[in-house]
Amino acid sequence: MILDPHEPKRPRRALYQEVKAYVLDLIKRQAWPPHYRVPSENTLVERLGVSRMTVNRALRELSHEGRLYRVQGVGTFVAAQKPQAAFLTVRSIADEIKSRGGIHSSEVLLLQEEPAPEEIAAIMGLPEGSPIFHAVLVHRDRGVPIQYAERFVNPAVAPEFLQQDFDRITPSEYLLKIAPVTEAEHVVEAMMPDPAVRKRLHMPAHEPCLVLYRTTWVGPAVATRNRFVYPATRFRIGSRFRITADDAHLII
Amino acid sequence: MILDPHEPKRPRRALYQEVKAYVLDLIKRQAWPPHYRVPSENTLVERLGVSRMTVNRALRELSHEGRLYRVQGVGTFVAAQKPQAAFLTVRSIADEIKSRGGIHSSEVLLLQEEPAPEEIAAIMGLPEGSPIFHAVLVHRDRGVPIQYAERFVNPAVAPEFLQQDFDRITPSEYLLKIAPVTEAEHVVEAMMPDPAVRKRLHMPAHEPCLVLYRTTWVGPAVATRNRFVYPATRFRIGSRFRITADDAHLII
DNA sequence: GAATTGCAGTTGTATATACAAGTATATACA
DNA sequence: TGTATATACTTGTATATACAACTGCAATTC
Repeated sequence: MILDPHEPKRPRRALYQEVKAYVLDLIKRQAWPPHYRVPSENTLVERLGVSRMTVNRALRELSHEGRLYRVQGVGTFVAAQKPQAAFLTVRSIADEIKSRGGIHSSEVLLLQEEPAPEEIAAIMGLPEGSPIFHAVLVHRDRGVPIQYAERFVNPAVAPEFLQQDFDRITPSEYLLKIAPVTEAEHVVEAMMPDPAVRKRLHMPAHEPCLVLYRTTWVGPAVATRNRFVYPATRFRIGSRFRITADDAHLII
Repeated sequence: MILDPHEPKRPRRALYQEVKAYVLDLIKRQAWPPHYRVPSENTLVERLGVSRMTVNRALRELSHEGRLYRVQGVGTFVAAQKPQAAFLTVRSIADEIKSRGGIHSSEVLLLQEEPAPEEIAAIMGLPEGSPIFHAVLVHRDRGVPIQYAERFVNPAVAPEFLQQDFDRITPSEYLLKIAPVTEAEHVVEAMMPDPAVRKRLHMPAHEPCLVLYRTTWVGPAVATRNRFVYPATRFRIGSRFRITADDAHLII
């Protein structure tokens, strides 16, 4: 049979998964475009050498997942392209700057392992003073400072954090890539910056800044605790998202 | 068998659907609380008089739907109550204040129909000067001003807006109730308040405030354009939400 | 006491078989 | 021509059977 006959008795991937992958691959490669009529279950049985129930399960699940639609008595068809990301989109500051037509650069002001300060340890549920990664960066657009980012990272989640080259990839981008964040909390406030930050952001006196606190979770564990400071006159924090019937929504 | 033996050959509801309903009912009635160990497939086979594959399909689908979780070799369990709204939750400022233990009151500073200012008309896609509802309120917690809210409402979406009693229900709550918002955009910035707002919010000089702009859509039409001003030292804007595999997410 | 093994019970997957039910087309018939 | 019927093919569901894989615990062994 086509789906590799020499697998162990319980294949690493179940047969119905193989069938799903087979179908998804053809969809992705556009060999089967939207509304294309997928071969019937019996055809796939012959072609792939598995039983009809296995094909049925694969197609049924793909139908539940919105990749196919099925009409009893007629056939199975490739579903139209599903809307891209349903809700908000993660954008790194670098992407954001680029999309606004800017030129992004960043400077690493600090990158080290250190004992967790009391507040951070409490948030992360770690013993006070246990090692934690601490990074501070300034992001610029054409050399003009746009964001001051201070970040504490739980080493359990990103053990190789310190070895990264943050001139090539921002910490946000790296963490997004390696850690499947499952939850996030944001708090925004306005304040007058402390002198150190004010200097880094090249801000005049008496001008307010925006502070965005972000905590992320990977499963039950707190992965990062961040503090982003923006000069108010140069940057706004925006988001736009769709609202569906089931999922309620938004902010204050 | 328990699931009604006298059905026609192809029951209106498939047998596996009946099994799903049977399980869901017990979960809903709390007879099977969260983490309760559901009877094994074989037990349900005896109890319900259907084949194991049918029970298996029912439990498998419920597991996909997040109502159960299954551990191979161990058993099937009732999933913990799923967090209420999957993403952000709409909270009116009133609810927010109450949930923080405060006492909410509000004062209507302005409530009238007026010609749309140029900026608002452009945003809403209306001719300049066409009639629009304009409301300004101050929300207080124990008499202390917390939010200054200025709101423009598209009359096509909420024609009876002016007739509402905004001492009983806030404009946000009213609009949430009558208009099925499908999309929302938020922009946050920090700024020094203008004198009129500063006075209303009882803010000292040289203290920054948070400004949240919110635009909502009902289908293709812009429903409202709002500007909320918060005294920075008294209020933070927060949100927390979950992130799933398919749906990408969030903010900057 | 510690480590290993075996076993019972559970879920996970795969197959063959059967029939029900929906749809489209061809055919027969008036 | 128009209508009814047959039919072939499709998906949908249900069952019995079999074995794989995982877990927890008891029994055994060292």
